[in-house]
Amino acid sequence: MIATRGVVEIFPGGATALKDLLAKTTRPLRVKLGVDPTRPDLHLGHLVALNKLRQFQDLGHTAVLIIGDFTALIGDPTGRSEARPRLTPAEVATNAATYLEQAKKVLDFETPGRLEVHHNSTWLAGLDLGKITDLLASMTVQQMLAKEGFRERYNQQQPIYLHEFLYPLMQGYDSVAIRADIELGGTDQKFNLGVGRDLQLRDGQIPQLCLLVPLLVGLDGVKKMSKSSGNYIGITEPAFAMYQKLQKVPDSLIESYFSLLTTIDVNQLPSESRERQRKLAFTITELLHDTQSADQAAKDGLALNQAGAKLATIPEFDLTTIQFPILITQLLKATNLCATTSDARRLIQQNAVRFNDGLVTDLNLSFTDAQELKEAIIRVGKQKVVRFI
RNA sequence: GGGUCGGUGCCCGAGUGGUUAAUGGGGGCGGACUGUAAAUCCGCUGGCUCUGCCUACGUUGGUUCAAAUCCAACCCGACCCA
Repeated sequence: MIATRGVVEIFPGGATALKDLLAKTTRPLRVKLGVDPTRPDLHLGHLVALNKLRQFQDLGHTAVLIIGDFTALIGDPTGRSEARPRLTPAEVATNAATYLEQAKKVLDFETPGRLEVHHNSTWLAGLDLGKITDLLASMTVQQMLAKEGFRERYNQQQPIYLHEFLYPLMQGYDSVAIRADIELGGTDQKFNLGVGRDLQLRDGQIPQLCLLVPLLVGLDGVKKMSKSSGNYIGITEPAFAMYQKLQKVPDSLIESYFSLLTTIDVNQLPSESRERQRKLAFTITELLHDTQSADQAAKDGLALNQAGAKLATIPEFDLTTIQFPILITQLLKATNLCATTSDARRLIQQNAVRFNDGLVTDLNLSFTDAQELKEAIIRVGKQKVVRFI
C-alpha cells in the first residue's frame, strides 16, 4: 500500500527497494518532505505528499518536514517559464507559520519522535563561498540545462538567472543536512531529489530513496493544481466553499482524487457519478474540517438550490461595516462579491445578481438602512453568496 | 563594453501620428443548456460619484492641434561580438 497507492515512481530500485528498506531498518527512517512557503496557503495538491508522509509516520517513522524559508527566497525554477518573483523575508516568515498550522490537519504532531520540523535557513543561510563553490562544482552547466524548465527557457530565449541554478543544489543539500533516508516529492521534483542523492553520496552518506507522488490535476482538469492557475482548493478554505468546489470535480478526475486524497477503496465507490462527487466532497471536507461542518456544508449545498432556505455556512456579512444609504453596485463591491463597481454593473446587466431570489435589474437600486438587508441573501452567479447579519 | 532586435491590457499577440479603452486568440466571468461539470451557443472582460469623467501601450522628458505610434535620455530582456 505505502509503496503503491499514490506513488508514481520510487528510485532507485522501485517498490521493492522501499519494501526492503522498511523491512530491514532497525531504527525509524527519516522521511523528508520539503515545502517552500512561497504562498500563504497549502492546497489539496500538497495533500498528496503530506498524506504519504503521514503513512510513514503511522508506520513508526520520522517525518522530517523542511520549511524552505531560504529556498523560497530563490524560487524553485521547476515548471516555470520565467523566474519567480523574489519574496521578501517577511512574506516568507508569515507563510511558513501558516504552513505549519495547515500541516497539523494531516500530520501527526502529537506522538513524540514522529515529527521534526526544520527551516532550511538554519544551515543554508550560513554557507560560505567555499562551501557554495563546492556545491556548484558537483554539477555541470550541461546537467543543469538538461533540466526541464531550464532547457525550455534556454531554447525560448527566456532569461535564466544564475542564482536559479543554486536551487536544486540547495534542496539537495537539505537532504545532507538532515540525513534523509527517504525523500518525498511530486513527479516534477525528480531532478531535485536526484541531486540530493548525489550530494549525500559526496558527503559519505547513504543516498536517500526517492519517492515521487503524482501531481494532482487541478479543477480545470488539465493543469496541475496550483494557486497561480486558480484551479485549486485551499486546505484552510471554509467548509462550504470546499464542499462546493469538490462536488463538481470533473468526472475524469474523480478517481484520482479519491485515490490520492482519501483512503477509500476506489473499487467501492458509488456507481452514480453525482454520488461519487458528493462522497468525495464530504470525505475531504470532513478530513480538513470535521464531520459536523461537512454535514452542514452538504445540507447547505442542497438548500442553496432551493429558495429561501436558511444557510448556516454561507458566508455572513456584518451590516455594521456598511455606510447607508448604499447603491447596489457599492454593496456588491463592499461584500467582495464583485471586484469593482464596474464589475458589479456588468454582472447586473448580465442577469447574474439575485437579491433574496429576485433578479436585480436596476443599477440604481439602493438601500437606505440596515433593516432592509437584515438576513437578506445576495447571490452573484452560481457560486458567490453572502448573507447579511 | 560594442552591435542587432525587442518591451502593448491577466497571458500571448496585432497595431507604426487622428472613429484607439486599443483587432484577434487564450484564460477568466456571466447567461442559456445539462447531471454539478465537460461540450455547445450568446454576452462580458481598466476604473469611477457612469448617457459623462479619469487612467493606460517599459520609465522620464520632448515634438505636434493630436502620439502606443515621431524624437531624446534612461531602465530591462534576447541574440551575436568582445
